Amino acid sequence: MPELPEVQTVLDGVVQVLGGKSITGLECYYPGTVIIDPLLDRDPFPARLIKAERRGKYMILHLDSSACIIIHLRMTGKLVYEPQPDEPHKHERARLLLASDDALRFIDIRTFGKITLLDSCNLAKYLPALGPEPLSQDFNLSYLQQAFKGRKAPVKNLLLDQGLVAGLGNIYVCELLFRSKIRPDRPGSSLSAKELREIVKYTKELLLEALAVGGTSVSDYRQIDDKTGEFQHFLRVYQKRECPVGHKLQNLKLAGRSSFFCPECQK
DNA sequence: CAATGATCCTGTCCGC
DNA sequence: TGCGGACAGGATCATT
Repeated sequence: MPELPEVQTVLDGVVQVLGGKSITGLECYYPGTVIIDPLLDRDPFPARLIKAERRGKYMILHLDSSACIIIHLRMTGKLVYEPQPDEPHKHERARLLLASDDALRFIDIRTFGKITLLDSCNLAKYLPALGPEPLSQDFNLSYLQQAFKGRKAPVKNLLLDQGLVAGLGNIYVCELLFRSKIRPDRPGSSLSAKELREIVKYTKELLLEALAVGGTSVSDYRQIDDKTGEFQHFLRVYQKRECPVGHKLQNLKLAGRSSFFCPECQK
């Protein structure tokens, strides 16, 4: 599942592919995948990319026609660059047409992914309120103390809440809680300052390590050239049976997601 | 407001 | 071999 490191890796690939190249159109092959803001009253193509940014798991492409494209991969979305492709692939839900008949295919088995086309001035309408970026200075001890204050929900659920911190998903939350030695079902308000500091430290450490190897490929995630990331080889608890020391792992259902943890190492 | 649960969707895996 | 059911989960919406 694409989380912050995967989305950032894909976005870096998009910038490489689109660099200087004209975008000539956006085609949709599955109803609902492409959303066009009704307030966008003109054809924004052809256009060039002038800026690409990531907010949480959202990619935002700013075009020189003052329109922008928001892409969310959700569970199984992939962006794959293809020089001069012909027929849409079986699970290809949309396609960004490029100059020279090249394309970026949006392939998404489970169809949850979305591509939104809108005028830049309406961006706020399509981006939900997101918490701070976990790799920024704003994600720190005092922020977490304030954010977890009085919260009875499990720390796992809180870290998955994009309004609280933007970009974490199930895999990295499982992993960062293991590194922090904290059980996923601990109520948010029960964590000590020391434990919150560990969460801040290991969240950043984990994300930087995953970014350095192009993210984690557990199912459908691929980089823009369809290559896998490599961080799946460094996971310590997600979808594992034993922790690195050999303790048997437990799997709790929290926020509807499987939560792998080590009852020995995590307290 | 906080917390929880259902919903969307399809490929894969398991048991019978 | 094939079928039914469980499972995977990000974001959104509804309910308590």
